[in-house]
Amino acid sequence: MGQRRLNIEVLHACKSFFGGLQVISEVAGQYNAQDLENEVRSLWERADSYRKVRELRLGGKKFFFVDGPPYTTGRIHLGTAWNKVIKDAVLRYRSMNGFEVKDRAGWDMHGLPIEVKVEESFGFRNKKDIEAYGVDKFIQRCKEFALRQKDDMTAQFKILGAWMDWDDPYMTLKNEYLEAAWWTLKKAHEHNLLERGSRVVNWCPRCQTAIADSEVEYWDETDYSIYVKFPVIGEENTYIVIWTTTPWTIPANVAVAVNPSFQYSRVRAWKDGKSEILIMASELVDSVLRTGRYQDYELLQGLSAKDMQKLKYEHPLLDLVPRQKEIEHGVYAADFVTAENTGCVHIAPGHGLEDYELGLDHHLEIFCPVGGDGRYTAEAGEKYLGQYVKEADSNVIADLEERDKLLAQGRLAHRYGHCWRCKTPIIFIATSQWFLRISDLRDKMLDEISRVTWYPEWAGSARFADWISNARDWCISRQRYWGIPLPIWTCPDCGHMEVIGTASELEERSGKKIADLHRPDVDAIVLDCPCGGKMLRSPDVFDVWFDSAVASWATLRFPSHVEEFGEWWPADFITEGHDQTRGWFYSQLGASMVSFGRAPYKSVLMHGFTLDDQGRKMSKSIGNIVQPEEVVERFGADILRFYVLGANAPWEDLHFSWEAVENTSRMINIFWNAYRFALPYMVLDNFDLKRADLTLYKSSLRPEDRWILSRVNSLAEEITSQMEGYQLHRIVRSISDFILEDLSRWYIQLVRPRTWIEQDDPDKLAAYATIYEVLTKLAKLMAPFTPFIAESIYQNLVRGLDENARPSVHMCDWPEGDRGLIDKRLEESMDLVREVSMAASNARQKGGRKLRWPVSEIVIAPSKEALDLGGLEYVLRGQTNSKKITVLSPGEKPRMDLEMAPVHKKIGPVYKGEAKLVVEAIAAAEPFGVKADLDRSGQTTLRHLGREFAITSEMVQFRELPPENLPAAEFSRGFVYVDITLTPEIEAEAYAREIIRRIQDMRKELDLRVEDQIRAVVDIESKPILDLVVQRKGHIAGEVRAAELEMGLGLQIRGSLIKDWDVEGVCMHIGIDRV
RNA sequence: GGGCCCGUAGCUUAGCCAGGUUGAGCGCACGGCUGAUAACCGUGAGGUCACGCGUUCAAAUCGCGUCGGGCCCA
Repeated sequence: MGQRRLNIEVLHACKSFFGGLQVISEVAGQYNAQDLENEVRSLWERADSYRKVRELRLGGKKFFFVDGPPYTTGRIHLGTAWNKVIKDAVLRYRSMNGFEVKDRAGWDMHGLPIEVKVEESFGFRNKKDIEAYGVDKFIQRCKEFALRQKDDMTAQFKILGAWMDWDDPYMTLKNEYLEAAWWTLKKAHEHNLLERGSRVVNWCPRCQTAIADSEVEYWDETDYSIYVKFPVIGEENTYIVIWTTTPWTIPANVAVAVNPSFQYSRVRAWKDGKSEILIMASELVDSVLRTGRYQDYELLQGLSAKDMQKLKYEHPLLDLVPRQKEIEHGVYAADFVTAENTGCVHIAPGHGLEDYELGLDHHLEIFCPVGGDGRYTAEAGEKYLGQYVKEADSNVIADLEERDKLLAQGRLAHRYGHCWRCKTPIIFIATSQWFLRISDLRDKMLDEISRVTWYPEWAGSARFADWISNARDWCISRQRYWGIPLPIWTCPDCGHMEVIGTASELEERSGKKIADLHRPDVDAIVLDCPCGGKMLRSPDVFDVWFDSAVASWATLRFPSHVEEFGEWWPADFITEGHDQTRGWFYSQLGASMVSFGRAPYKSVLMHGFTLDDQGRKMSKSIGNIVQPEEVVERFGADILRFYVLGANAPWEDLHFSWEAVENTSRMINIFWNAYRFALPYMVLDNFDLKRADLTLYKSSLRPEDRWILSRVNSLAEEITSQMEGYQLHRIVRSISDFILEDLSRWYIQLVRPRTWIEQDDPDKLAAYATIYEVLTKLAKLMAPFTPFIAESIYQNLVRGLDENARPSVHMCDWPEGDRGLIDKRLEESMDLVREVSMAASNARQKGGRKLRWPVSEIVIAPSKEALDLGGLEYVLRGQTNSKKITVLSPGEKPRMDLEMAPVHKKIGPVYKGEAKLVVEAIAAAEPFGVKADLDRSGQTTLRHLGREFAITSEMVQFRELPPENLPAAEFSRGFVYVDITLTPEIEAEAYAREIIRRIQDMRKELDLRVEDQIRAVVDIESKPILDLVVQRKGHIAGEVRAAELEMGLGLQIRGSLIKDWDVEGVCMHIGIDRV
């Protein structure tokens, strides 16, 4: 215990050495996050704290949290770190509030990203390579890859102190999880929401699969922009003009769309002496002809949209695409046609969403001469067969030009979609896919989300509602390998279809048992069809978004465990970033509506993105990525947590700033210093459990003790109510303010002298007990947010004294604010005292009197309301280092200096030649006396050089001035004046303090312990100062713990440390020695 | 083009839902403190609260519009 600087590890060892005696320990001088967090982590591991905390709350009210599963990329980033920190803070808080929390961590492990990674590792370029390698082996690689990544990421999350069930997470690749998806699809089928449909989908020609809208990434790309002439049948030299940016879709053109409300024109246009007749929207004629470099034109006829619809035209590449000869090409009305380009829209139902829908409406041929590899099929004709569509653009253009069907061509930058994974430009092609008919459920979904509590409110009512209003059917099939196989079996003979809901059902139905439900084993299973034929599995896998969509029941092991589902579902709380509006918030809702007809969550906190300090996305190409572990290494997990929680409101984007992290670190360091401040004294005084009992000191508590107790309980109330609305940033702010303002800058300053009292004074013990109570309560309040430092403090203060206390701070009950200890009036009074104190130090600065020098009086002059310091006057006296506090009545001012000036204009006429003397007399007179006389009788008599002069009120004018020795400063309720007049006593005290301060500094330099005694010699090179200070020799000796103290003039200085000091211009030589 | 969010000091931001003198931290300058001390405190300079119009006795805050940024969609 004698060691002053001990690291925590040693301290824990010390405790057992003391046997039954329970003591608290001093702690390391500097806050060292690395050591502290490592120590706490190993404590948690040794004691299996996480399990114990969860066990403690078994049987409590249930809190069902569902972890939005991060994709197993292998590395967490700042955003995922923030996400888990929010989750952890909420879970710890709920647990402390007595809830039994469900907290299975989750992992999203299927899908293209991993397939692509594995493909890359083998140098595969397409699906053929995978098939050649063997689907079973490929799946195995994907699985291993995902599991390895999961383990890496688990370790990274643990570093952050995120407490979830990491030992038993839900994994989308587990059979039990696959079953949850199967079961859900079966439900969809039962509810008639599953359908096989030919539809135009986003297609990645490299991955050769459909991809969801949410998997399409848009950015600007330069494409062709062409105007094409479609020859009108039965009219010589007449063309409908269309425009497109995808020339490769022209071979698939089957129609033209026009807007039913537009006017169209037939014009004769001239170029280079030749003319032709063109048809387009009237208001666009000028711009189209300009683009086509026509020299002149003549309007022949106006056409209504109705007229337009009577036109038939011939495909411009009729000779190249044989199928086109069989297709009739007409004009149709469509609202989506805008007044841009030509007002006539090229329709290829096989290559566009709107085109497709228009095609369905009018029973047009869904012509799609492009295969899954993005190359033209034989249907496109011999010339195009095998060409990759994006590369075919220029060929199509050349062919059009050759046939004189090209009106103009150019280039255009526009947003184009790309595969989110491999960045290949997507194409639209018509394929046969499986769909969930989500669009049927739109209204019900809107209804459901209005019942969900959203943080912030607009995340649901505005953002999510908007997304749902545009909900389209969900294409759930993918033509890939690493995913949940669709449990759909169909009979190629009769078309009979069955959806299998569980593994056992499949076993029953097929008589075969398979260990792993993934491809390719499941592909081999063939079912008997009632028609006598054989049913085959639809070879697709699920869209990976469907995996996580079923998380809320899969995490409860439903459908294999029905009971748990009944007890827990739906989720009480989920939280994810705002990108999940179209992602997990949505996919979960969709799947849940299909299965259960209701939302799978009761409340949702939508959080922001992590951007760099300029508000830009973190990306490899900009090089602005910040790794969470880098922050942890430099500052610690608690600092990272506190920073991300407090940087801004959770639902706003976080602009990461190292500087702000450093600030957070500084704040926590101050907290650490505040925590360790009293420990050495408490240790010296054998502070123990008995003495920690605050109720023993009721009568000894000072007002400032009651104040800080009130404050910490108010803080508890604040945090509790802020937590209700997940105002995490405000919680961090409240805690920081308490630590900095109330605890460090104020209470500890006030309490400091009491810790120096040597004997067992109740005043000191009350201070200890107060500090103890505040720190232990604060540790609990901070536990959800900074779990490591909270645990460390709890272990030392609480467990250090009482081995029967709960083993971890995280097992403690959440401290509600104790109303009985909250005294708002006292808090207000203290606010006032602090304000006055600050104003006083401001005034001191103006008057050039530093705090170490006492002042005789502080005068508070309130401007309006009377001030009541509420018994805290002595606090103010102490903090302002003043002898006396005077509070004036409202409006009253302290006695001002009075400046009296002669009014020459009035004196001259009366005294003529003697006026000069009168002016001198006035200058010499005492203004207060003169003013008193004049106020009383309107006149007075001044004596000067033996003469007497009668003075009237009008001969002088007065001006009030603040006296030089009374500098003032303003505060919210008036002015504060500080009387800095020096007296011998004040000077004596001031110099004594100067000397004490120097000797303390030297003690520090010698690294003496608090209780060490010294021998000191002080030589003062000024007799008057020496005389002043000598009277206070005993006081000085006591303050610096000097067994011997010599003070004098011309003394010989000795000691192990000797220093010369300049104290306010006086030279002092001081030597000290340890006794 | 549409939906949602954001724009406050050089930087990071609080305040906005519930209208009533814009508050902090960093940085800068000056001063102070000193057994929490490789810390800490005070003072000062620094704001058209993006811009415009409106509602109101009163707008950073509410409404409409414009500009800029983010997310999502078309």
